[in-house]
Amino acid sequence: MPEQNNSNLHAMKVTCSNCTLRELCLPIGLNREELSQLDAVIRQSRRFRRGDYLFRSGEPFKSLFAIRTGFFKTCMSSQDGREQVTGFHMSGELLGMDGISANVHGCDAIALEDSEVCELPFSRMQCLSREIPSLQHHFYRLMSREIVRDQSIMLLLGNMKAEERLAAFLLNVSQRLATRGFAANDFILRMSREEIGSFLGLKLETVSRTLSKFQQQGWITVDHKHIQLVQPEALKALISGCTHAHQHA
Amino acid sequence: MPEQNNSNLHAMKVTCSNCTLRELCLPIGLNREELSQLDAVIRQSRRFRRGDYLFRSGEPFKSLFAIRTGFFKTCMSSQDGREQVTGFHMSGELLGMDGISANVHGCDAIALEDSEVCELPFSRMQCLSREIPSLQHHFYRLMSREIVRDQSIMLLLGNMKAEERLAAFLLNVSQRLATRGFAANDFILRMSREEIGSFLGLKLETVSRTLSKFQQQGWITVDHKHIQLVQPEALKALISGCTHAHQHA
DNA sequence: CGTGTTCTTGAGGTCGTTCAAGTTAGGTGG
DNA sequence: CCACCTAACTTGAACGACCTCAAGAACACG
Repeated sequence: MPEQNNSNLHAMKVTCSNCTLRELCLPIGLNREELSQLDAVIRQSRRFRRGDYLFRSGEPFKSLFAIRTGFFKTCMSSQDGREQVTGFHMSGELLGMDGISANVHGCDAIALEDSEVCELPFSRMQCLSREIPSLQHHFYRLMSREIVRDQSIMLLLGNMKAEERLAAFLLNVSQRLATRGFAANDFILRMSREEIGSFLGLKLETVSRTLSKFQQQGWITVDHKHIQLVQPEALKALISGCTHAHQHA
Repeated sequence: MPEQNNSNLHAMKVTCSNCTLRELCLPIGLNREELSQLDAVIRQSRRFRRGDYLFRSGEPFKSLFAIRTGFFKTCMSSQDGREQVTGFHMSGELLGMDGISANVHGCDAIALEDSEVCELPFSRMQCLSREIPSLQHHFYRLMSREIVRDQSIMLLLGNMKAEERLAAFLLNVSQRLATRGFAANDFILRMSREEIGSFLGLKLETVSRTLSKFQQQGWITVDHKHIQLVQPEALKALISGCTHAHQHA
């Protein structure tokens, strides 16, 4: 089994200035000069295979990572060893922001499919963001967005029932895929039932049962990891109109 | 009922340079010059009575707020109106960071006791942080810390049982009070059972029952809002040694 | 001293978990 | 190609943790 040498792939010229994810990942309105400054700081994309660690909890924090292509999960584990998936991450998203506070990564980031990632050395980005105000603001916004995201997950974990959690999850995936130009109502889940459960604070059996229930209702079709949203409105109603659903169920 | 005019209090000169919370709230190692720049930007402290809103979800975001004295809760509500307490906040902590992403406050912040707050106009802080690198880094660190905090709450909500949640909560409060020079094992809770429950994803009855259980075990004493941690180690064991506790319970 | 709010405690019900068995998909080697 | 194997998933049944509903107690406030 010879080791593959994809030197032609690694030589591929990847820069921010020609990156298709610019709108997702960078502030709008950077000029040529500023873009080339960025290109100088950002390390060309690295490839990861399914199962590879992008970083591990406890490793020294040096860089943020922007996902160019692929799919990641982040996991935290508590003192006593219990693990929890804290997020699923798609192209254009930034990983590692939790490492800034203690200069140590606070979670594991693991590729759920073959992926490509740009490395943003944090201290150099910090310097650059002093020169480019819109970049500084963009970073604050990204971190703030992460806070908002985490808090809405807290709301989900604290208040919602299993069906509502799953509905919210499916709609969230759907919406993020749509943002990236993929089909909103027909997609392949990249993660296992167990990982979904861990993320949603449920057991894998409950995830499975609930997906089956949705299918029986005719709201979705489930074929292993292939999901189709047949009646996304029904899922939305589950979340926003819980009081209703609760009454007549 | 005449309106009190505490002009002497309001006239009190409150500046970062003479603030006792400097270590909690500001980066270390600022020089005189930099401190006076800060003082120029930060609005003198404002007072809030128990129940007052510091800001409301949906209001335009303009400033971050640093708690000088007092105690706040932050609440989010979902589309359908369900509320959840997303955090309790003590002196030296910064509120409003979730508003940066969308320029709109994403939660309510409500005083749980009479409090005093400094206002940090965000855009001016942004400018200042460009001139003072350690300030910029400090803000990144604070936001990162908030992300870490939120994720550990996600872990709590996703994985832990009622007893473990409550134990973690009590130890967290205790530790933060200790940081501020208060007694770690003898304190008054500022929030109701319902608010604790909302924060921990439990009903108020469960909070009450679990506190009683802890008291029966001799781990704590509960007298309404007055809590004493008699055996904090027992609570710690509950969290870190759950596998153990689980086996012999 | 009465009123309303917060808290405690009990009893019964529900949702999600646990445990267990069975199914399917994908990979490996004969 | 098929038999085999493992991992991931599905489904059922019983249990348990937490919730719901309800009543009573303790306290705060006027």
